[in-house]
Amino acid sequence: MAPVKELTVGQVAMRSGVAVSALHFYEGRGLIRSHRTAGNQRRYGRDVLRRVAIIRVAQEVGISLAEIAAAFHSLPEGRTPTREDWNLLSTAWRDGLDHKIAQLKKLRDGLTDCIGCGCMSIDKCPLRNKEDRLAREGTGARRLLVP
Amino acid sequence: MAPVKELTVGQVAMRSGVAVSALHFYEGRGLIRSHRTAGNQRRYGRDVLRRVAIIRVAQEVGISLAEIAAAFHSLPEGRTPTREDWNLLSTAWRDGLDHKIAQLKKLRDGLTDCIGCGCMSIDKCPLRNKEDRLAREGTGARRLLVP
DNA sequence: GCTTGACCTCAAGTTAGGTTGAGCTTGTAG
DNA sequence: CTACAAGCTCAACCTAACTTGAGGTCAAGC
Repeated sequence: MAPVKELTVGQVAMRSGVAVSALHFYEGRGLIRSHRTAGNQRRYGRDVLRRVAIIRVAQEVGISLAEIAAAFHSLPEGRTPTREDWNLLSTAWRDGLDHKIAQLKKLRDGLTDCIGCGCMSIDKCPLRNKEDRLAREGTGARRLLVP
Repeated sequence: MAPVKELTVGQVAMRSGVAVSALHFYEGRGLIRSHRTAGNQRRYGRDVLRRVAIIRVAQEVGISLAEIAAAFHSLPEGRTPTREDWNLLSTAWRDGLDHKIAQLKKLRDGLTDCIGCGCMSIDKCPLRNKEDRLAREGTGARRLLVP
């Protein structure tokens, strides 16, 4: 196989839609990796595009960089991730993602359901009850996904 | 009907599971409202519990306080929201929520799909392609929901 | 060989979303 | 009536996630 052409930071920025400074930042946080040319410039493998795409989509739905980094740690250090590698990450996230989806549906449908209770009978509201139950359990703020 | 009993800030904090300081903060941002007793203490109507519940669930899926506040602005100022009021908010959010759900599913299923491409044929990856298309359009960061 | 645009590092600034603490007031229970 | 938990305000601080700017290097075209 011909060696896959490497990308400069500017090319990655353009293709991924994130700023160069953000790519530097992600690298500092261990989310992406690069090696350097003789002249100390970053060069990226193609898999960085997938990583950045995942970072952006994940962030959009409220997953923190720390959580993304933790998930990415299941990926191999030295080589390009294989299907098994991504599969591991996928299953690691599956539950958390399903939970988020459920939350969104609850929000969407909860609002709809609230039309039925009209806030006159708030004790029946599924949203409120969920939170109130948490309160009774003495639970504070909660994070989704991996603890 | 008997007048619904009002809640102190501490009671709202306990029942909703958010800190008193956060409630003050939300009030400063116009997300919730209170009136004051003769002694300058906050008193909340019952609908504040629903608002806080919505705030928390919405935040968990990556919706900013500004966006929540914007949505809440469709709610009436002076009176307890009716079913029509919440309905308006619901329909205002519906598209954004559906989009978020789609994003999450794409992330979840995209990762699964990536098992098929194994990052060897990254040009076929639905995640990467989506971002790359954005890049070609010269698009920068994007926010969901109302602009 | 020099100019120009893309890179580099590192420090400081920014916005969101709160928390913490000081100093003072309220209200309820003994 | 007095103790003391709960409230109040306001300013300062905090983390996450970046951006901006200063000051200097690299490399491709003319």
